[in-house]
Amino acid sequence: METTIEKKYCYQYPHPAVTTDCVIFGFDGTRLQVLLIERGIEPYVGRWALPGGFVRIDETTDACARRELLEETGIDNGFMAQLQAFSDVDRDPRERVITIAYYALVKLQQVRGGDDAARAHWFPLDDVPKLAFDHDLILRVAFERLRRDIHFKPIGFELLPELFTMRQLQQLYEAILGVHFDRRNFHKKMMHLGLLTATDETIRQSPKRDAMLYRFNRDSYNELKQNGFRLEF
Amino acid sequence: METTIEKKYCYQYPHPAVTTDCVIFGFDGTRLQVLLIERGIEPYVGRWALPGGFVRIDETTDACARRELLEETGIDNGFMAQLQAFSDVDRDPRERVITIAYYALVKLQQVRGGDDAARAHWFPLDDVPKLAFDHDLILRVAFERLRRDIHFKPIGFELLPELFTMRQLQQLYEAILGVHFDRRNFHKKMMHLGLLTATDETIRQSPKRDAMLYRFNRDSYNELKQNGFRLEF
DNA sequence: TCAAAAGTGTTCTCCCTACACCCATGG
DNA sequence: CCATGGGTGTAGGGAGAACACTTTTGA
Repeated sequence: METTIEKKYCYQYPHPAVTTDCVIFGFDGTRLQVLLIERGIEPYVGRWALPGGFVRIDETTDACARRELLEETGIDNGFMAQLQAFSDVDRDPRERVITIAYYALVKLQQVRGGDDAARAHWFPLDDVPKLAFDHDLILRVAFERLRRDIHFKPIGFELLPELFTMRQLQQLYEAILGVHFDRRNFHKKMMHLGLLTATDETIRQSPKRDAMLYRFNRDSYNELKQNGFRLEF
Repeated sequence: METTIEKKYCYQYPHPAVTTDCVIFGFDGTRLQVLLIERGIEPYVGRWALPGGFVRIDETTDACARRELLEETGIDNGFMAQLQAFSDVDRDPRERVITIAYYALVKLQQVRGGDDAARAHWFPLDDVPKLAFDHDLILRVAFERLRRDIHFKPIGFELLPELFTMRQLQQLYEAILGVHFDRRNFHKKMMHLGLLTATDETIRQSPKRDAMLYRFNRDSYNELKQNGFRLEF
């Protein structure tokens, strides 16, 4: 039983295995974080890796990636987009495995521990250990993609709570783009886009003056999407 | 022999088949064109489809797509980029097939008839028949991707001959972006980027005045890539 | 009363846009 | 000599970047 594995799915030509791997980003208010899983089985046992798994024969890769996001974070309908396929012949020592990589953006406040929460851990993006397989490469591609996408879609809001301050938003953009903005110009530009609605609520982040709370306005976003807006930085 | 197909590649779990499909764009001076193949076998026999085929067990999807580009056009090292995976469960009636789609840009002058040139045909992008499988969707995604990429990379030059006129370049951009530019502003913007080198050669396109020929300057492109340039339109 | 965070306004510059003029050529 | 295509220059407007002042609050 242990040594004989039944191989009952047969094909005329060799077929690769197909997995999805998911780069899950969060934002703690200062730094971008990524969710990693400590591997419990060979290969790369004990090493950190992206959450992922084999695509079932009757599910799309999108569904597979969403299933993994749900398992690891308890989040059901968050932002998720396909990155690309990674297909190096030797990327998995067990057999030929092609992976379809995704990236997801989650609000850390909504995240609940998943099935194997003990093995899951958030790492700051600039302090990630060496990963299993080719997951270093996948993570790098995901981050570059996020940096590009943020110019076209207001996906930054997927990483913030419902209500947020202008400073939080700015720190998020600075963390993603790796630059520093003038506080006043950033405020002007954001408000000029018309994507934000100021609420009458405030919050005390520092022991100093209270900060206004803003809300993302999905309606005006849908308008903007028609015209195809671009965010210059 | 005919009815019994030997299925000798067996796995513990079901594996999908993996293919690549390639959207090959060309430019005839006026309109964008795409290369399609008339299918010779079921399913969708007689219908037009994107060039594509099964990924061999020992080649990457990139290599597979390049192999197909070479087979169909005789072009060895042209521009090619991965689009994304398409994985709908029923997208192929034979078995579960996941395809990794690519898009390529070729200079029509360099294209030679491929292995099955009789079945290959260039179609103007705005006059493409209904395609086999989900290839309509793949084609649409490829075109949207091309339209986006052209803002960041000077990939337009991959579609033009070595020497080209400013008018040709403008018509290419107009065809891709579906807009009209002012002739003089387009000229200024392009020259301002520093990507073009004016040669001392001219060409007579119309029976009127000769037009200067330009060349794409790869050196200054490499410089620009560092700073991350953006092409506004 | 002072330091630090937060809200808001002004100026300057550059780039994009709209538009006009001149040159060359063939019918 | 005129119609057409091609090369280049100029004025105006709008958006981003640089930058300063005021308000609030706790120590």
